Amino acid sequence: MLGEPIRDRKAERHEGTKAEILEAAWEIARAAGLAGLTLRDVAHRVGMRPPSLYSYFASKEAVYDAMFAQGCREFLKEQEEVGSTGDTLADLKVIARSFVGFCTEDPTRYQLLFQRTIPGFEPSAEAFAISVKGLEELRRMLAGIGITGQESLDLLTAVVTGLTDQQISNDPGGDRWIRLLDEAMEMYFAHISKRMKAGDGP
Amino acid sequence: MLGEPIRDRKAERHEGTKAEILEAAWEIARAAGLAGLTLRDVAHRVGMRPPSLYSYFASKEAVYDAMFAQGCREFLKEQEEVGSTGDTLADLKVIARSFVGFCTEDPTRYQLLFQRTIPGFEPSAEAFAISVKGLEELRRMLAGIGITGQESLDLLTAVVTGLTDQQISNDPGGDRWIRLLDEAMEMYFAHISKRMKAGDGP
DNA sequence: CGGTTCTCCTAACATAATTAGGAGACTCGT
DNA sequence: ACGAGTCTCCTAATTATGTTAGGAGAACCG
Repeated sequence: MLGEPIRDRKAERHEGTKAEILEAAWEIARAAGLAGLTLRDVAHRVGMRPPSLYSYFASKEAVYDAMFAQGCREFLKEQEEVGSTGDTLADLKVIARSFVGFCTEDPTRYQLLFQRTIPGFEPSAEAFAISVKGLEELRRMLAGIGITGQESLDLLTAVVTGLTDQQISNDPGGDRWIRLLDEAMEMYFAHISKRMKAGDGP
Repeated sequence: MLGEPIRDRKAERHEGTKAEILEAAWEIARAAGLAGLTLRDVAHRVGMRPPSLYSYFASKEAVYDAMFAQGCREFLKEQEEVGSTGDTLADLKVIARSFVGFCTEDPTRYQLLFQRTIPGFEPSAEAFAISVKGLEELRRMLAGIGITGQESLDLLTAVVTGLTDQQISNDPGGDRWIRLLDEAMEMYFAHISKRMKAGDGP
């Protein structure tokens, strides 16, 4: 007589516990390294025994996959918050700084999203789609400031991820490489400007 | 009455078996991924049971360490084979191409030497020393063609490893990024040339 | 030939992922 | 309030892997 319930309390609780497990997994991965994550530790942190986690995630890989998807969503959100001034070089610096900032603020997340180092982990099609969406947004933004063409984009990708990678690998928490970011963007901008001019020539 | 034997056949055989195990480990790592290496598989390939490997290596980490040291020696050798013409830009391209070639010809070795992705692996002091020697040689070569200064070297490192990383991660076996190497070196060279000129000014 | 060393083995243990199956708590319609 | 169904979490057991302990047999050496 009361009709359909508005909320599914059971499902809500289930999702809540899932989120709790995911958060615990992040904490442990940040402390023990992405590959050092164990279900035993995750279970202990949320007050369960390891097999109980299987009610929430089908496997350890599914936990990685959920972390991957969550990281991708955060990346997408970060991209959407970057504005644009119309000055190509200035915008380029802002975009690059946003990317590097996102990566260095959580190296574990960076490792999961952009380095493929977990033994057999391949993101599920669903999670991968979110990832592609984030990169597409980035590409769109760069196109918006005049940076198009596969080669130009590839070169930019290499420079920015190169700086990021060196920073995280060899000076975590420091700024030895990221302080070169503006300079690197000036170098890159000068280069593609020259190339576009040459392309316009006879 | 016969004096000291010239050769220690036992030690030679022991070293030979060690080398054989190491080679088997490389093959398995290349096929199953660096993290997918198991002593079980290594033992099986050399016709032993897993515990027998412990007569040759103290642990799985020791196997990784020996692989690391071997890779570093190969790197050092590669560095020593690079010549110099006196033309800074041309030499820069040769050095960079040599480095990227070394990395892409064996991505597993690259992962072990330049990306730190094995759970708890830290190279031993002895292996690390070989690694430092190789990087020192590289630095010396770059100094020889006029590239000095921490920031210039760091920027170059970022650009070259960035291209290498993208190549290996996103287009293994292809040339999507490494074909941009000469262009990237021109970009970098133009940049540091300009900077040095500016530094000379008022 | 006898003792030493070397090589490899089996047995056993710890940790970790995973599966099977069950006990108790919660939910919902009646 | 009660009973069926579901949900949550548990214990027990299996498998894979790294590792240690200890021993049997072959190789070597005087």
